[in-house]
Amino acid sequence: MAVNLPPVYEPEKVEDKIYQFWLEKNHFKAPREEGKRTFTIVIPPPNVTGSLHMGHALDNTIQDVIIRWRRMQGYDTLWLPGTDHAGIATQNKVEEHLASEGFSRHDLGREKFLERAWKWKEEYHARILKQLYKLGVSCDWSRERFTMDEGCSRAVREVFVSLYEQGLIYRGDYMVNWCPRCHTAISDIEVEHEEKASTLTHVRYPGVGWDGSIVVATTRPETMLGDTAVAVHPDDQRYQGLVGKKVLLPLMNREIPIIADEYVDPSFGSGAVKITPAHDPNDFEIGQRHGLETIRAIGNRGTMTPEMGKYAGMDRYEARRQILDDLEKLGLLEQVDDYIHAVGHCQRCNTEIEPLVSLQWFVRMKPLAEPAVEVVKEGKTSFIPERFTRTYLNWMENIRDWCISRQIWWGHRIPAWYCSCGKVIVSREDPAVCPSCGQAELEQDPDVLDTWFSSALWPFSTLGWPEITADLKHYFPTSVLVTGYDIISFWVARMIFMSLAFMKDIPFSEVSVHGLVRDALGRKMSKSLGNGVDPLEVIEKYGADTLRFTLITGQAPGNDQRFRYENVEASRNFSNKIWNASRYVLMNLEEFQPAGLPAVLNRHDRWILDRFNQVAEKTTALLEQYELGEAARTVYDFIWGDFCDWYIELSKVYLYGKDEEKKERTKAVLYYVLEGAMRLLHPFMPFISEEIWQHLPRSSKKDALVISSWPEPRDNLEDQQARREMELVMEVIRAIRNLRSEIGLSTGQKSPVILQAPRELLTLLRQEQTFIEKLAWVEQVTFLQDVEEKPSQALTALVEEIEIYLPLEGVIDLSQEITRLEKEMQGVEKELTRAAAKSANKSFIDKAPADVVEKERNKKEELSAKQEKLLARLGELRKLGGA
RNA sequence: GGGGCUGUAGCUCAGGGGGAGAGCGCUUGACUCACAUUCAAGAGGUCCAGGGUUCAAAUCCCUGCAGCCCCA
Repeated sequence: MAVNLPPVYEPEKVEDKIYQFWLEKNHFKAPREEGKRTFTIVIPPPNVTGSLHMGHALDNTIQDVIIRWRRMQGYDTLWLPGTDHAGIATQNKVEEHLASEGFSRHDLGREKFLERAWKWKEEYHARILKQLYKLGVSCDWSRERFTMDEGCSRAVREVFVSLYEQGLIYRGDYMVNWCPRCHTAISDIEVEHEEKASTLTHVRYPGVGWDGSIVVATTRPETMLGDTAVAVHPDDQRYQGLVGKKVLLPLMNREIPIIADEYVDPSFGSGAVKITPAHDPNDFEIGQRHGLETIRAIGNRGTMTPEMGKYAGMDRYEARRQILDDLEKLGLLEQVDDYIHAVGHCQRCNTEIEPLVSLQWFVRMKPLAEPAVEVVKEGKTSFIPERFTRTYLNWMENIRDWCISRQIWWGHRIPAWYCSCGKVIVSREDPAVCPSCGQAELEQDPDVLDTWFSSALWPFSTLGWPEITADLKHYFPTSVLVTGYDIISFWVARMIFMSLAFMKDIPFSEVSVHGLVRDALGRKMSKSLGNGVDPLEVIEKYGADTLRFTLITGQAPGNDQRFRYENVEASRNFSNKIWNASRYVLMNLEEFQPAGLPAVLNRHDRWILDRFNQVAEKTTALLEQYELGEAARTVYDFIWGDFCDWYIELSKVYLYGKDEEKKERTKAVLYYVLEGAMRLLHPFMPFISEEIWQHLPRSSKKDALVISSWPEPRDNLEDQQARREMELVMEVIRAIRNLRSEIGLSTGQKSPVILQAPRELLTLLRQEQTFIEKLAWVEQVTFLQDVEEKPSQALTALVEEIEIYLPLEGVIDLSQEITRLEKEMQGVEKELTRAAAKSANKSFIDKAPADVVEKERNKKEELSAKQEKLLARLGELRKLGGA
């Protein structure tokens, strides 16, 4: 094979080509073979709002690593891709876009607006797909879905109607979180609470028909216009006689009752609170209990309602200022204190949300939540890391009804029709006439469903449900869901209860939870901060493999990570290292035909094969535990540390030598290990590994690495003796290098070395002599038996029972060498003291496991031998006239 | 108010009941025929503090301090 690879890896020349190759060969397509063990992942569908961010890159890389690994392991693997219509988010984007052209959605009308939204969807969907291709994800594109495609929409409709029929969906006037900017209700979890410096305003409400007044405290004085009561605690002595009496609501001059309710905290403020059922969730409940009137002071646009007299039409913040002003003038403003309280903000647009009462659709959660709690408690579905189980249960066990209607246009329209006769029709098919009065003029509910309603069905709607398709039967339940901890309650929880309700089964058996990708300073990446890093930019500059490897190694399960270019460069360097190691192997593999491993192998051959075997085993075990970062590091250490730094260097001795048989042997091992390493690397760095694999001589019938088999540990590769012996040889080499650098010898300056050791070890060292010479840059190796005379003018090092001397007549500074050895001696003595004390401790010997005790004894003996040798050496040097 | 996470080398972070790890940065030397996106050597840490469990704690438990997150 003619090898003409550039010395620097150029991912841009490789990645697109390889991806096209995989697509053309259909390697990502799930085969759906009956009887074969399956492994399924459904993608957390990215929003069609914009482009992918670093969090997507991480989430999809993790999934791809798992999927590629399982595919190689021989599972019937399906990774089902798709996108989410992202109701409010997308609608906002489209509206923004329209605004830039000077339109509002109302100018366009519903139908035209939806056309624009679909166009937007097409555009961004295409962009997202391109980005996913760039990342290298191995999804089965033939099964791609969209939350608003025909099938998913049918599933949504089926679920809505079915839940309605079971009485689990209802419509009612309830307190919702209203976003005055998005102009829609949003669910509780779409509200983000933020602590803000605010004020606590104390207002005096004069009594009616009794002397005196009551002071109430509020953080939102503007809502007082909608007050319909003042509440006190029933046991509060201060207000005993007042309950049942009335006060005059200032500014509105409305008489409102004083009521008693347990909810009131007597120690807060004056112990009396104003009750605004229309604008506070707690007040709403009190209002319900006491049959209070609900008066809306603030309307849907965040302005005061027409009924609010002089304040009508004012913005809520402006009204607040005006009201404070007016109260001041009336002398009813008691005091204003600084106060910090949590203010709800819209997750989508960060506008302060307005709690208000309106007519909405809800899902009754209690009956649905109970089985969803059970399956997790029973471990049928488990979270990794385990601690996220608590997050899930905490939410599920304290669940409130889910507000699912949204006052927007982009989404699944609620399948409810209203007839003028008062009949509400909820139906799987669009009704032609009212079943009650026969009238044909029916009005469909204008609202659409919460985006998460369709996402909740994702694991089964994408597989064909409500039809019982072959895919659904074969691939459901899915194996693992990979997602960030930030959407456990939004999404994971809802998929679980929906799946239990409609599939009578869990949607996935494991949830692998990852953290957020933050910026280099640890801040959340956000548009407003402008600190986001575009994954595509990184891919263009460094390649997808590099980005993937950076994200995977930077990740510990469930923990956040920081995105830093230093780490990107480290990964880039690694891919270059891989490239060059492969270049070296390929350059030496001309006319090589793989024919298995030779029967005769050298010690270092057996060592690297043993290492490879260990690494394959460890990597597999780590992947099984979803420890992807650790797994990637294991492969990294093997390729760079063992294969490149040691084996390749050792291989040069034979490869550049004359012995043809040894040459062939070395080639076979180089090939075996590199090919295997590419397989281990493939899930993490699919492009470079495939590219290299394609250059390698073929030893399997498979035409691509992506579908080749995962390395399984093999007993016949295990070789503990080679492991032990090579480690010793490597220690000796390191020790010699160390001594050489002590006196500033460069690698070009060869030096003689004297090795003294017991006979067996001497034999080992003799066998490895040429390798020691090459790797430690020495030229004359003298072997001495124990008894022979030691060199005087020399540096000394000890590796177990091996004494290493670097003879340097005249060069060596005796007193400096003595100081160095004394320092080493101190370290040895310190360790020895500890080891000796431990070995002598009776309770340690009695209670610690035998192998630990044994290990400790060996350590002690080794150290004490070392101490003896150092002592002897020091004695000699001192006698020679040192200090 | 409830729940959770984090605190390890100058920086970013792995690890985790029995001899402190990586990458980057730093110091020194080398363009050695795969690679200077490299190679070799080195310096650098009461593993936040205190208490408990244990033969043994950086690791498990409790308390505290500091920072962060989620929920109400």
